[in-house]
Amino acid sequence: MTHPRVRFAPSPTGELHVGNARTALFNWLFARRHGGVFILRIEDTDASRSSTAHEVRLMDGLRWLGLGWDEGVGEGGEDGPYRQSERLALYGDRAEDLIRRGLAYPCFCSLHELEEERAAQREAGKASLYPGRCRRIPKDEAARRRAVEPAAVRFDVGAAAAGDASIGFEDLVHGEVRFPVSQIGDFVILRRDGWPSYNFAVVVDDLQMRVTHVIRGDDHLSNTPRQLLVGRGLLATAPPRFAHLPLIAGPGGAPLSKREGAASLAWFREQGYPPEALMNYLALLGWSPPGGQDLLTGEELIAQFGFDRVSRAPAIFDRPKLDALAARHMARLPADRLVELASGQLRKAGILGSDLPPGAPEWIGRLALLYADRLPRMSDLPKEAHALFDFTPEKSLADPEVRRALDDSRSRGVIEALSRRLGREPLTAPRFQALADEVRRETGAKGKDLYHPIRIALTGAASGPEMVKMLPVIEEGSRLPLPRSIASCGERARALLAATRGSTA
RNA sequence: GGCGCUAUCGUCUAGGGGUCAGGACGGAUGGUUCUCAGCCAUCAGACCGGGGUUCGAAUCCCCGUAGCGCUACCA
Repeated sequence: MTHPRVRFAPSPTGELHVGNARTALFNWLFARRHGGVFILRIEDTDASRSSTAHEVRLMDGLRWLGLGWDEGVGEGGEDGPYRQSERLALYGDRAEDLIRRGLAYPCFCSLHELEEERAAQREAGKASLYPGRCRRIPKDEAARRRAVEPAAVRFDVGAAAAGDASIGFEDLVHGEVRFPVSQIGDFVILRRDGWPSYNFAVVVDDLQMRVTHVIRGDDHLSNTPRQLLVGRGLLATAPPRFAHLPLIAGPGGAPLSKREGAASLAWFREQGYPPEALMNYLALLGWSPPGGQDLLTGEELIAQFGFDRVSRAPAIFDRPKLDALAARHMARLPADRLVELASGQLRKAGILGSDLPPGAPEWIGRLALLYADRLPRMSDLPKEAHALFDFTPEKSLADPEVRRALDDSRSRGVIEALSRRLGREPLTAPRFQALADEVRRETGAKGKDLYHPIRIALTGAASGPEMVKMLPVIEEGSRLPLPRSIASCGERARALLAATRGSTA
């Protein structure tokens, strides 16, 4: 394949949806795989629903996912402008060409009239198609009327089909697909207000931008014959190849609703998911790698991507699977990325302020690393690491397991022995191991009997990361000037013992 | 209504005339580390229904059913 040109062409009418993101991803993968060009075009011909705010968010979302584009809005390129609202003159010119060549005609029918006809046809059990009334108006009369009457422009499907009974094409995913021409009515290419309709603008643009492969959702499969016909009318020498991707559905197979917050990419970003995890998971929705492994980096996806392994059946977006993948990505993230993700979420949780004290980034990195392998998203960090941030004797004592440990004389002995040894000196990993060893010799407790009381006393929880890793992080944190200070291990043990003194045997 | 696309474990999927129908997530069980997680091992779990073609169909064809899409002067 020599330098394919592909495009992602969203409408800026809402957040970047996971379905659209997946379409963008497949375009990007294909372009990168084959050394091609990835174009971003904005289809804002529905002026009432489009907004530049959405456009900006769309582009942010793509960049966050790691999908950079080579040409298009924000990047420029020789085939621009890349916003359809800035290309109106081009569509107008092309439409006039078609009228001149007898492949399109002005239509004066009222919307009301059309509506009624559609209803009647449907009632009669027929396909609802434009009956072609205005097609029969003589050209000169049509031109006269057009000067004084508002008119849309319709495409003359029959003229473009030139006798063909059906339009077929070889889809890269579906194989041969064929539609009867009789099912396609003359559709509007230029609306009354002069703006182009989707099925027209797409073809004009893809042609002018020299797009070689149209990669989009299955919802456009039925539009393809219309666009192929327009392409013929526009005298395109070779139509692009098409690849229609299976749609992404929500739970139960229903369309992924925009109302579900999780349907927008922005939500995953806010939740602190690593973008590489989203990219990985999205790629697996409708495609499978030849090797069968599912944890893949962007580079690996690029190297392995191809339409031969794209499925035709719709895929259901499954959060648990994404989360499993995300946790594995999280565990492999370089330290600086971990710090970046974690800082944002800790700030949101009020644990960090807007500027970090010296040494904090390193500390956050070590903290995040404690939990990275179990977290699909960093927004879970404050909750997961509550042992660090939320320690009070009262809270610990509210846990029956903590109570039990303190009521048990052996466990209490362990905690007291440790407490006596916890002084000013920073508790590093080797020092903790040495102390644990001393406590073991003094109390005779070992293994679970030794570590469990310590864990419970110092973290207030029955489970968590390995203590030899976690306790030094607690200690370091206790010396950092944070908005909510963290109690040191010594303070923890002493406070807990003090709170229960006298109440236990 | 018309036209089109699709149909393998709960989910993502591999396979595509003869396979013990494979893997991953999730579930269950056991092992391991102070705990959880993780890791390792084991187990349960699927070819939408009906016809046809064939020695043989999950695989090819037809019909049905279901889901989804298009059928807009939305994209």
